Amino acid sequence: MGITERKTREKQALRERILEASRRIVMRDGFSALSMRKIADAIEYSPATLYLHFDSRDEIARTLCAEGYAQMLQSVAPLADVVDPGERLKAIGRAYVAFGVAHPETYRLIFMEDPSYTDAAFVGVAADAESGDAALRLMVDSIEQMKAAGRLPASVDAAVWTEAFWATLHGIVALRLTCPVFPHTPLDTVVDAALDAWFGSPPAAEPATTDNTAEIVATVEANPATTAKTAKRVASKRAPAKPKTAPA
Amino acid sequence: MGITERKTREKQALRERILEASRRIVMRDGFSALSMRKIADAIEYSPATLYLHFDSRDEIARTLCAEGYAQMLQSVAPLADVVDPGERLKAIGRAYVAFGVAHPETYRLIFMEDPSYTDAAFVGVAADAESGDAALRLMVDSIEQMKAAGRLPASVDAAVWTEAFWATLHGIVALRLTCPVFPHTPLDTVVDAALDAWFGSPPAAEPATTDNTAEIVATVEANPATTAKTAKRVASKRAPAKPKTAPA
DNA sequence: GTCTATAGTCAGATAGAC
DNA sequence: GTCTATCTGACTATAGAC
Repeated sequence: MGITERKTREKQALRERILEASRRIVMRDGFSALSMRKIADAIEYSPATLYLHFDSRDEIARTLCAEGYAQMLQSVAPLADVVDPGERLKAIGRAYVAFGVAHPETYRLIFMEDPSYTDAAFVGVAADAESGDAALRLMVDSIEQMKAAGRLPASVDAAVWTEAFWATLHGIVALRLTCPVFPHTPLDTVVDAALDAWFGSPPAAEPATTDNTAEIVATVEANPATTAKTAKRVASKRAPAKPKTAPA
Repeated sequence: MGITERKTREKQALRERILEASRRIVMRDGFSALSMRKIADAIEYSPATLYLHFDSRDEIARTLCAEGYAQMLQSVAPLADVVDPGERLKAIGRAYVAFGVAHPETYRLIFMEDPSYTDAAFVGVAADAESGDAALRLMVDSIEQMKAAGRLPASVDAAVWTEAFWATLHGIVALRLTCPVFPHTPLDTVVDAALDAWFGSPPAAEPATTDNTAEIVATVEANPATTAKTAKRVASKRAPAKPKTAPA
């Protein structure tokens, strides 16, 4: 039945055009400006036609959420291949923040608008509630590995740390999107500061491929008062950000 | 002129009733549900009367922002008296989060709705731009003190850390308000995890005051596979951030 | 000062013609 | 399937009577 197939294909195509236009409107004018009328105008159809493809404006929004979240997972999932758990966590954090600022309105829609949209994003990405949390599980596992390697205190609860670390990433994105209080600190600088605070600088961050244990020991010994946790931070070789004047 | 005084007093009283009703509506139904009609209904006046006290709905919102922010500063300011800078930062963090979850809609209005409302909060609290950032300055100074005491690496940029730390607090509050993804981790537990990650555990919680250089060395040697090259290459897959501020 | 009445806009969603 | 036309209801803000 080639005719029905063509029909369904055409129907799918229009559905996609609706979503595409919606994405563009959300990106450009924000979610609150997403109206059925505007979408209809954009695709040059009447508003009534939209209701043949979506039950309501809300369903369109939920679809956008699911798509956006799936896209974010795609940028995070490959980072499971990063060998070092600390670097893996940092890579995830950077990818997460990068996605948020690259797709501000999508991010806002998923995580800052309404809890039901967050649910829609997770549900849309997978039928079972568990697999939607693949990114979470990856973070929990990475933190467990760091604990096992003695790079985090044994008292750390991986699930709790995951939540708190995610909150940090979310906060960085959210502040950028809605609250430009701080003057002009580059985003990467802030992200690096947070990542270092959470997981310390990697020992391997040295350009030298040789063993640099001696240098780390020397650094630690130069600060005998610091505890193990802070000592790891002292080992940071990250170029110190040029001190700026206090925020205005 | 007792008569004019009484008049202005009555005018002030009505103004306060308007704000009070607005606060209640924002708290109960959210900011988007704050309309001139609803406010008028709540105080049993006509909508037109509101315009004798406020130019617009937006001015009411901005006033709420300024009031809310001033209230938050009041709960943070006394913490300047905490002697230990680390404990001071933690106390500020706890107070900040506590305010956010105690006044969710106010918090949302100030920090999560629109940048102009954030500005209104800061401007409303003080005429000059500097003093509105008293809380920020307190945090910057505290971090500087920790650096001076050797409890944070000298490479730390206090302004950057303040921004990143604030982002963490903001993220914790924001996730609680709009994104109940994580099941049932108590708020305090998450906050404590974040505070510990940023500023270390208090001396009481870290019984081992002895030198633990050996442990760190062991950690480094336990991960010989993660050389600089591999770790950095894999980790640098992240997409470049394309910042785009959210439209008003 | 306060009101009624209303202008003017924008929504989401639907009925029924074609 | 798609349209036009319309319903219903929200909103901000104002004009003018009292």
